[in-house]
Amino acid sequence: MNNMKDRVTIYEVAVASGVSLATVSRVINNNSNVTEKTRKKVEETIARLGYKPSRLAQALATNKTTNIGIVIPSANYVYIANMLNGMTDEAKLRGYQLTLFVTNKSKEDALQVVEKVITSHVDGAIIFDDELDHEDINKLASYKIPLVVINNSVKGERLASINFDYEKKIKEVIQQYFKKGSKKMYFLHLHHSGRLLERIEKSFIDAHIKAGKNYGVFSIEDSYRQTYADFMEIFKSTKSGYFLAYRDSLAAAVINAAIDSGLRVPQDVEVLSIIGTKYVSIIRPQLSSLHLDLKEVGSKAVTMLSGLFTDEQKEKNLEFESTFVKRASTLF
Amino acid sequence: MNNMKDRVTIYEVAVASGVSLATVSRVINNNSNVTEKTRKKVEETIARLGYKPSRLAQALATNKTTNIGIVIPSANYVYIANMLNGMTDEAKLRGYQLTLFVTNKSKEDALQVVEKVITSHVDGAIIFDDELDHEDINKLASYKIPLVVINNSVKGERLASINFDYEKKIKEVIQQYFKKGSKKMYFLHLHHSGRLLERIEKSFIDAHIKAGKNYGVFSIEDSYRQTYADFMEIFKSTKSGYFLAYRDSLAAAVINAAIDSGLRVPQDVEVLSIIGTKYVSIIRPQLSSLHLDLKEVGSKAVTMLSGLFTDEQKEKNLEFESTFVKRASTLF
DNA sequence: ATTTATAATGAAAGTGTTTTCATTATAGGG
DNA sequence: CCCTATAATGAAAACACTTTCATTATAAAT
Repeated sequence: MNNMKDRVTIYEVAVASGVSLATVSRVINNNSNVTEKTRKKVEETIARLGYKPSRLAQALATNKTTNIGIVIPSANYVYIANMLNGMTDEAKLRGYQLTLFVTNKSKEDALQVVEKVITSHVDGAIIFDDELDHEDINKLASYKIPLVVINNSVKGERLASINFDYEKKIKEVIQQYFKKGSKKMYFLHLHHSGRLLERIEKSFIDAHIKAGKNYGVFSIEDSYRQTYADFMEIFKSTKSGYFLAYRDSLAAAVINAAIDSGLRVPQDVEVLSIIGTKYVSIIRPQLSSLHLDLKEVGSKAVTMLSGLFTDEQKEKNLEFESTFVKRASTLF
Repeated sequence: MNNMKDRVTIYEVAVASGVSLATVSRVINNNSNVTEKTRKKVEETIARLGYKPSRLAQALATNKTTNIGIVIPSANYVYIANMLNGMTDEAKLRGYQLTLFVTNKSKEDALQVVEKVITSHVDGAIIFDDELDHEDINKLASYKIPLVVINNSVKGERLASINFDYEKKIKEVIQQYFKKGSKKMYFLHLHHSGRLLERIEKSFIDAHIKAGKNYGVFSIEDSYRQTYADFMEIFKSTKSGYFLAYRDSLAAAVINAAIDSGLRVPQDVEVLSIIGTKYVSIIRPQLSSLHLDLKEVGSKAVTMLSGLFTDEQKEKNLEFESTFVKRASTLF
């Protein structure tokens, strides 16, 4: 490899085309105050030298990095991957780079992440992580970092929020079920549960209390394998029920355990997956779920953040509506 | 919100603690050439003022960003999410940030991505994307960007590679099958297929030719829904076969279509998923697959890249061995 | 106490841009 | 053809750090 290029700087371009740094900078940034003739000349030498402006230096000079931070618990959840997908698309469209900050569901890591987001000079951040509480978010906000916060009711300057209507929708689903169904409902509480799940659980319990109905809660681990094992036990005694699971994989664990225990789905055991991903229709019987277009959420989050940059953001708060999709894992 | 902080700079810290910029810089960077007394003093005012060094300015001055670029076709594939997971963990351990570059399986986007990686001043990049060809990778390399390239045989300075042994393993699986099984084998070729898949396909065909066996190839779209629909058609005439699918979701489409067509899995239809993710055991019957620890791949990729930074990288090339895991979707 | 070696500090240049402001060139109007 | 308004250009400061090199302070050795 002998064609190793040392990064060519704006200075070299200026010299090579016999103009000043300022002029080169102007043509890079499409500033109109430059003659067509010199523009051509400069552009030609830019092409010839293979000059590419350093985004680092630009960022330092303009205080804009075109980087946005994405704070998530992990890249490994399918529903988060869906969101990321929407984000990367929209970000590409708008010329932003995405840099990832994962908290690993640990409060300690979350604090580190807050520091890193601050020192990273991102232009803004999207936060979809229950590990960050109001204090953390306010800290970020106090550094004037525009924020889009998902499923966490924080308010403030240059801070937009997106919320899912799962709580409301779960209540509706339950109330509908009370009219037609008769099984006892169980909520699958995660050991390491987040605010959203807790709010959904509260909603679940409220609906039951209000209707004077009996309900159950199982506290499980966020793992298919463990949940499957747990339910193989549970189904030795419990022979029917309507189970609300947070994720596809957990719902699938219940379904598979039920079937492997000789129970019928949905006749004996009904299962609802709250956050449905594409696996709802791959798993058999197909999973009834609350459908929400996560990709759209991701893309919308980037759009809103972009709006915060320019202050042209009108809707500071967006609620995404989920729809109940009945498939084969529930009767109604 | 009245506690809006304007970013405090190293200069203010210097003035406030009565020392020079250089000294403050030294304490930030744990340079030993500073008295315990002044260090304490400076650290105290850093804490008091809430000073955080600007990574941007540091990057410009040191020519190190602590950012590494991740080039992938999309964040939305489960196996890529798995890898990302390993990368984020290892990156956090080593103090790197990950910035995402997605090509969306488009050559045009891939060219853009190459430009962006160059101008982004990442310290290095990990490339797991068939859209980038040798030329693209050499271009990146020519800008002296250390690279870890996954499943793409490129060689060069500061360029390490990771390869999966799928080709070899598929050949073995097929040869084993010839000994015991009797079904005709079909390869599921993706319309928009990448180099890795093509190499696997070649391996599949070679094994058949060598053994003088008959085989089939179906060209499908990379979509569960479409593949399911296609196979509902196919199974009207084809009543048995051994199908090799690239992903879980595609394999599941074949299985579900087979079952919905009244065929038995694995008695009539056998299915092997090449890139197995956690869904192999959720789908029923459970999918036989080639298992590879993608998370480990991700973490190893970061480790190797980090090694390239310091030249202490010995193994420039790493082959990951997959293991055939027989589950319920195949007979052997 | 004096010299010498060494450790701690500071001044200033360097990193690659943008941007303001002053200056020079150009075009239009008389 | 000259004057003026405006457009094009350049010089230099700013962005927030690191790092080299020179200088000063400190400790060890005599």
